[in-house]
Amino acid sequence: MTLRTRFAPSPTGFLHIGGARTALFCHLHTRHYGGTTILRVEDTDLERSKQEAVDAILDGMHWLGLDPDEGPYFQSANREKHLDIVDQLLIAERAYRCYCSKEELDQMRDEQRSAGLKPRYDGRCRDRGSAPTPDAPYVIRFRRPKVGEVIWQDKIQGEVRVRNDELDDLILVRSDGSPTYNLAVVVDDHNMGINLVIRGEDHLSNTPRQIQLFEALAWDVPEYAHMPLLHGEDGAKLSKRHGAVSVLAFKEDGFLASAVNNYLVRLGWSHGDQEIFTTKEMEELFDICEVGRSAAIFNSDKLLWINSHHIMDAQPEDLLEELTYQLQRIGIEGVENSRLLEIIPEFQERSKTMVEMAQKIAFLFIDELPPYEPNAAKKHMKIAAIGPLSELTSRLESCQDWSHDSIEKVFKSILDAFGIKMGKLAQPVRVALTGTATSPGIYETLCLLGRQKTISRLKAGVVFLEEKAAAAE
RNA sequence: GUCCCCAUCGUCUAGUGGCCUAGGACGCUGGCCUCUCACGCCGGUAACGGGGGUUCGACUCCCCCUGGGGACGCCA
Repeated sequence: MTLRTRFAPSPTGFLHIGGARTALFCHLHTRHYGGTTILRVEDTDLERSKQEAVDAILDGMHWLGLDPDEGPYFQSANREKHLDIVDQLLIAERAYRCYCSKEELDQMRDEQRSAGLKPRYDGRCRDRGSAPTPDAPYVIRFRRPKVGEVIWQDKIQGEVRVRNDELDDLILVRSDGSPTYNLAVVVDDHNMGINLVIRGEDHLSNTPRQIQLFEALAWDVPEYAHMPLLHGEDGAKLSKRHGAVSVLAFKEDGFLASAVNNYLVRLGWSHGDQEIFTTKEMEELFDICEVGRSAAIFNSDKLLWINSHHIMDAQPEDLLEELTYQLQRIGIEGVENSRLLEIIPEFQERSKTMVEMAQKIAFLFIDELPPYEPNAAKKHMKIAAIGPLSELTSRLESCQDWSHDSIEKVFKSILDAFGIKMGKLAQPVRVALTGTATSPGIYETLCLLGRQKTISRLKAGVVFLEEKAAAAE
């Protein structure tokens, strides 16, 4: 039997990191077993469903490389099918009309709570024959079995048992005639041939109810895997209040999709001591059955470290898109890919994020002189560097071949001529060229910057030093 | 409150009764490398929540406590 899994978000907001993890685990497990992933938007609550949210979820999944094989399907489109099933249940007396008002139910729950009981519907309309008044509003409830228990072998949680008397008669159809989530899920999972449901542990308590429904309809029950939740830094379930930001915010912040996936997959799952996984490796190795049962706390330091590794390990071509995106965000546009491809390798192991990379390479593209960082200038732009710097400038000007080796020879000749150490030369040069005290190797930096900009910035550096010397007198 | 789940370094985890004086990773930290930064390498820091059992022997099995989390909607 071919594996069919679904990711079923409700369109009430963007795809956050916890939802992304669920989608990822679905995707990975399904890929491992060669199955089919289905995206189904759970929009039975039309009031809270938003098209923008659907788009945001789709965008988030696409960025992470989690596009579904089928869908998106919209649960609201299946309304008639859901309601047909309820008719069947009504006829079979597995469902009944309940005329209780919300106030009545609230009061009932309050009483139960104060009596130390679990609040739940007490079934008072179960055997009510007729409507209190002909036009009384009603909901339709499922007539659950009262005895026995629901047992299933959860792929993560192991055997789970729930006594039927712990449950209550859930609502299938609202008083406005619309199907509820639990009904829609069961009908859709069945109709779509879903045979494995992977979802968050927060759905654990829905599962026995849904299994009861499957059984009442004499349908095959899918398998289940309830993932432990991802918690925020405060240890509580991720929510908008607990820093559950859109996954696309990670793109903004310069994270690579593969790194985000890699980070997420290690929360609850491991493969020996391996920390860094390519997407392909994850798809080959991951198995939902190996996921642990305890919740994990989101830790941005680890994500940053993983991101830096994915940047280092990437082919430069694979960084083009994200780098161009980040450059454009800081106002640098129109840089040729071929030029970027020369630059990227020098910055891969120096950038933890693509934002950082864009910032670090920005000095190469500005036409004006780079502003000197005060600390860098103070520490390295010493008056004593005037001689070496100006001599270097003129020797570079007459240097025929702007290559790493030729540039190195020129530098070495200056070192010999002045009897100074590399640090005394390279650092002032670095500040003059980049405005900062850090950059790739100095020869590489000159190569990337090019002859023209190098010479003019060095000259400006000499002027800067001369002015400084003049002011000191 | 009721029901359910979880419990190894601050964090992510390995560990499936003896290989554990508990391994790896992030973080923090000492050092090496070095033209800077980074990478890399070497070292350090730090954990089996508590109490009972079971056993020749428990991080590993059972029970209780404690702690954390989740669920209890005409939301999904």
